[in-house]
Amino acid sequence: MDVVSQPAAPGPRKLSRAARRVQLIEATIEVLAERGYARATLSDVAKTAGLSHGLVNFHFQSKELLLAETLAYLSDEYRESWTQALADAGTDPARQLDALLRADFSPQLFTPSRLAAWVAFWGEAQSRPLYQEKCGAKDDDYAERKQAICAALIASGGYCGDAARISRALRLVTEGVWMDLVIMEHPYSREEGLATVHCAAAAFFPRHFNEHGLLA
Amino acid sequence: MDVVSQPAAPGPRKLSRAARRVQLIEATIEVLAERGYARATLSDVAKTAGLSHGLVNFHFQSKELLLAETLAYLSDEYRESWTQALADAGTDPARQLDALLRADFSPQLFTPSRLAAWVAFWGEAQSRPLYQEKCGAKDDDYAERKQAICAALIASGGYCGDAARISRALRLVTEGVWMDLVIMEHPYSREEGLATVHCAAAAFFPRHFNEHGLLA
Amino acid sequence: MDVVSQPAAPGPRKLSRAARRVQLIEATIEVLAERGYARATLSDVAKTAGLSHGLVNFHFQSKELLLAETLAYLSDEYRESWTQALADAGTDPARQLDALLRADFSPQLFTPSRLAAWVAFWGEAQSRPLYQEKCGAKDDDYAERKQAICAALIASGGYCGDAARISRALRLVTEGVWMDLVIMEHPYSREEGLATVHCAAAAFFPRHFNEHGLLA
Amino acid sequence: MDVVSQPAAPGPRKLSRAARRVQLIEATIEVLAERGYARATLSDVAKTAGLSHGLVNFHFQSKELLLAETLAYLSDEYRESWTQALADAGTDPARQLDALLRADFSPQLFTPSRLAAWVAFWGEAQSRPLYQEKCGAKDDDYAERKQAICAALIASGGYCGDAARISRALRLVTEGVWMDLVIMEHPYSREEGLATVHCAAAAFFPRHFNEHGLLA
DNA sequence: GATGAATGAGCCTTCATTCAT
DNA sequence: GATGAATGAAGGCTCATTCAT
Repeated sequence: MDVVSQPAAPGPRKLSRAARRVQLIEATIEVLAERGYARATLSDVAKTAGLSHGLVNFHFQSKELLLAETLAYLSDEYRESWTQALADAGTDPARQLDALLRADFSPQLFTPSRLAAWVAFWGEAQSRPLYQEKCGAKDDDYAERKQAICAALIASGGYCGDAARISRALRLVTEGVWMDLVIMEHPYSREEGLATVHCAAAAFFPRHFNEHGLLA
Repeated sequence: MDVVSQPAAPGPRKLSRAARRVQLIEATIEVLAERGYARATLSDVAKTAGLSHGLVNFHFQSKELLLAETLAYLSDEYRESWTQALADAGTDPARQLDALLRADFSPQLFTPSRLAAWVAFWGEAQSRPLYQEKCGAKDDDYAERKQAICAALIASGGYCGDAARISRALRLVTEGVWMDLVIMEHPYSREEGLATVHCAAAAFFPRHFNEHGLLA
Repeated sequence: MDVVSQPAAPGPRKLSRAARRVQLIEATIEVLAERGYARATLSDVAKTAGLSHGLVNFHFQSKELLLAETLAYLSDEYRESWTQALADAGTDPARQLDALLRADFSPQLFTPSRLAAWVAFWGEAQSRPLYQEKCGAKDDDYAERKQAICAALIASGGYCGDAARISRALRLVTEGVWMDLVIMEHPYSREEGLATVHCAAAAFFPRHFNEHGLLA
Repeated sequence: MDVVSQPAAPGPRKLSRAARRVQLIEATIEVLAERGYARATLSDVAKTAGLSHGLVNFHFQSKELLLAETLAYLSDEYRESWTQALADAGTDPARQLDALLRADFSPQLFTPSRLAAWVAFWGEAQSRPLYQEKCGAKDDDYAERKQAICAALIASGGYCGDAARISRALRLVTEGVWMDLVIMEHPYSREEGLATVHCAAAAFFPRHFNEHGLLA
């Protein structure tokens, strides 16, 4: 993907079908970030990808489809990220929660373009059922998993509180940080964003987190 | 305003300049909610308002301006809401914070159309400096005021923690609830949303809040 | 007419029908000069006249009619000018010709706005039969009269040449000067324009004209 | 160009960029002649060219630009015409002047559509600085060159008179003939127009011209 | 596969005209 | 008479989509 993420480079004359699609999707993410959803055009995408105008409709049947697959791409990427983070986190609920929280700020996902693209899709999702599936609370699996981890932490850690609400609140803080960083004129840093999330985690689970992260 | 907010009713043949503008702005909010930012057209607005589409450009100079003024209208309305809520809340920081949190769920603001319109603007704000002013963390005054209240509560309540981060986290939970309710296929209720916010407040300020709200 | 030619002054509450019409026509001339035919709007006319938008269609039934009457107004004014000049010129053909030539540069007609309005109508006349009558060689009477005077001068002055062509050439030089002064970025002066016309007259009738005008 | 100047013929499915532009410009000239500047629309141009109206904005970015390039096209064509005529005329000033005068009536330039298009632009030039450059006395080079030739003829031919004024008068007679033929209801012929110009030339330079043209 | 010219639907905008006050 | 809000037709422009090369 490193290769295809260099948008202006025309790339080899013939690229595999899959690689071309990724190249166009990455370009779409850039365009969504730069121009917003409403003003993104296929010409922009083609220009950003360094490809011809007609090629977009060749690989994707329509603009609608290109955007849907771009969202699916982001969604898959996101799922892979937290799935992998969980897999690496062992069985301790606190570690698992920390892994989830940190995954949302991992360098691969947490790029200006990707954040902006997510926010662009959120803005449109309300009136497009097709997007809601992928956007709505990002995805149900994630929400369920996060809630289960919170429930385990509550049970094992001697906390009280509603796991669903706590889990939701933590998710919303993270999503809100993403949006802040995209929308604000003078945004705070990624680190401050992560600290804000940990600050919330520390409030819910003070014996396991402080604002710097997981306690040893 | 109740009268003019009935979109389909053409109303009297001639209305005062201000009333027509409000009528058109309310129609714009409806359209943004129904169709999203990218697909909202002036014809939609005119049809929703029960007026001719030429009138939109008569009262506002362009679509761009209509949208900008719609956002300003929402922004003013929001500011008035929390300003008034604070004014009614007395001097106790906990009461003030509760007033702010509840104001975000007040019946006047917390309507499906308004929430959806806000989310639509958030999605576009990233690429439109004009919108950022009004959207970015909704407005700086609000953020500062909320932070000051949190700081006062921390100081007077014997809490420790970073007022800026706590204040921000509470704001993001509220904004996130708004977005959830707009985007989700099967959203939770307004009450559950408010409970989620109070749940977060209770985590930060357990001696003053529980998930049902302010402690007596 | 001095009064009504102050466009921005709203004027008395009620003006005679005729005076209002003249006021609007004068405003139309201004607008044609400033914006050109293609971009002249009734709003411009109303604003320039300091009157309300709807009044224009009250006094004239349509834009088309307003423009037609504006051209008629200019045309009548022009005819009056040369008719009067001829009446004052006596019976000598050379004096009569000089009077005609000078009439085209008389202060009342030769104003930037009027020249520009004429040129604007010329540009449109080709595709509007309605205008051709008034525009085409300004008017046939004039052309015939001028030609007759040239013929008389040729006969009495011992010249040879085709009176129709000479007369036409003199008319075209004058019209051309008008257009030059309207179109050129750095136009020459009215005096230079008149001298050019006299220069042409001197070429055709060297014993009666030089470039300063009629010889004593 | 002969092929593309048949407006109604769609021609080959794909044409070179330059050829399509010329085709559209030729169509624009037709439309200006038929409908006048104020009523010329892009749809008219597209229909006349037998192409879709979207194509106009594809090759030219806007109507404004299409018109500007049409004027530039006419202007270049005109310049080429007189430049070539001069190049073929040798070094004799009288021959050169005759070449210039005749070039304005050459079959390629002197078509009803082209004359009408020129007059349409003249009418609008006053309020459009962009057009003035190309329209104002058609172009400065031409005016200077014509004046120099007149000056040479005066000096070598034993005439007296102001070269600038004589040159200008000759130019204005020609331009005026063009306008007469466009505007008049019952216009005279091309030959009569040329004779009028020669009549003027004969008046200024009687030993070199008569109304039939250059003396042997 | 790839290109870019060509198409046409849809939208924003302007503006002449109407009409209630 | 006078005003200015309201209407709706018409035109310029954008852009997703198609298709010949």
